Amino acid sequence: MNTQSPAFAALATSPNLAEKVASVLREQVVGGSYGEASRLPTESAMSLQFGVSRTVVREAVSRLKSEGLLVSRQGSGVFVSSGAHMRPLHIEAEASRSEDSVLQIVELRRAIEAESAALAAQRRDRSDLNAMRAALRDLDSAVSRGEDGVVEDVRFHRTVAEASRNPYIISVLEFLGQYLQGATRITRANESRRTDFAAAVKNEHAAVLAAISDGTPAAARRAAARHMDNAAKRIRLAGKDFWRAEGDELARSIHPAR
Amino acid sequence: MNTQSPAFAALATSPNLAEKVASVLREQVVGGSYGEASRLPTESAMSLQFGVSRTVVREAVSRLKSEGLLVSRQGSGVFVSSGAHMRPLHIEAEASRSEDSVLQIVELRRAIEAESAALAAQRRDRSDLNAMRAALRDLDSAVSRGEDGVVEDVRFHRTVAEASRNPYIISVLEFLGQYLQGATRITRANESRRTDFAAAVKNEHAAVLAAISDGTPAAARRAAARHMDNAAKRIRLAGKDFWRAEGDELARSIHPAR
DNA sequence: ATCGCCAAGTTGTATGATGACCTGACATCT
DNA sequence: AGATGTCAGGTCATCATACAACTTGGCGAT
Repeated sequence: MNTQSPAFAALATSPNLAEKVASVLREQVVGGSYGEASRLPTESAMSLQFGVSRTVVREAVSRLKSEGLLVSRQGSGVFVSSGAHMRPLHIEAEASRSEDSVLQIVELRRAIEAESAALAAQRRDRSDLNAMRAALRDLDSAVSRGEDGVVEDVRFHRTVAEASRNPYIISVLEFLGQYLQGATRITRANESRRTDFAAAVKNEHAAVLAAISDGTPAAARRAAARHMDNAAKRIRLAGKDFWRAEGDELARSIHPAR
Repeated sequence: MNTQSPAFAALATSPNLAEKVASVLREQVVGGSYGEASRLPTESAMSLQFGVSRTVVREAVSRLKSEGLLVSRQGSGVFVSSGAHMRPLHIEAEASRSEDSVLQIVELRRAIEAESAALAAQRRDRSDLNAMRAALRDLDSAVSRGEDGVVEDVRFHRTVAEASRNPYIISVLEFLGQYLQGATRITRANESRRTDFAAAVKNEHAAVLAAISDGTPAAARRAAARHMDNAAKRIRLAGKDFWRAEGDELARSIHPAR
């Protein structure tokens, strides 16, 4: 089902030449066959060397360019990028499908959310606080309208991350959030039935905001960590009858009318 | 929702056509203009729509395929991948070139290292502790041999991460490590001249190991956080006369014999 | 009704051509 | 001699066309 691991697909039985060539080039580049910032053979040369058309070579090079491994300068040639050894972080989409994986991701997220909140308590300004308060207000009214409030919840956490003034924290939290959307939706849906859960979440959010507003990093860190701990508990509780039927659920949500 | 105007903006400014078309398609795909698992227009149709040749469209689609957003089936069409909304995390290589960026990454790493150490204190077994002790012992002897001990240093931190039993923490720390290699090399090189620094690092490592060995998560978290804080200070000190000449320095340190 | 097969449509690959741009060599000027 | 201008060749960027490989749906024979 999972056809999106480029490296694997190529080595085994890839249906297309471009990916094969891209793999070989990737190996050579990260393996250091060409040296940093050195020039690769011309497209025509590689076309001959690999026994494929220039079209295929160009597609392969194009992929490696978008991965940041290569840069091409018109009229000059194709060069190994200065940051060629930097590999992107990739977490399989399957991770969001199993409760264990989700809980492990929450564990990681807890660390970063806590730090983020602590930094936010030191660095926030008035507009940050306004944005956080607005997010929580919108979350409240969304809940009272009977919606799950996932969007507003995410927005609150994002405003906190932005107040940390650390772009890498923002990026990583956003990245991890991708894999928690399912879990967030589930727990928030659960909260619409369990009013005690909803109240707990509201209190936890308020505690985080209060600590950030007060400018007390240690309290903010504790509040955020507790929020994540409780989120993990809620996932465990909500998940009891979710992770089993998740396959069907997901299939229906993808192909609603078939 | 409004994928049109930002799409055009991207089309206007980017350097090459393939990347422009790729950004527009990316926006549309992640923005949900096509719906999950639905088919895109044919390459010829997009070629007309964008006013570029089919070659360019193919290069753009090829990039998005390698990013996992699209899958193409010969004879059938190009489809939105099932995990299309999962975007990889990518930090520009430039990040490892500026002191500010490195310090921000250290800030993020501090949060994760602290959590990692705390979890390790709860979950480590005998072989984990042996690996950590071996790494520190090797680090010692490397230092006494006059080497910088970067490899051993990294190995120690990796053994701690592995003892956390959380694969995502391991991955993310490894990922962030890529951007800190330069800084690590510099600070460790500095320590070969500043014996007080070397002693401090040794003490900090020992404190982390002791807390993990004792099974005291709170102490482990504090020790790891302090280690990272001090690492940031050492980077700032070592960096005073480094980040300026960094271009040459880095080039030499990567290719010592050229 | 089932099976086989074909035709249209689509992606994959190849090829040739043209434009834009860079690089190095050479000629020219100061 | 050194700086500057010019040119030719090489290289990537893009385009257009053609054909091969494959999928899909429908049509007809059984």
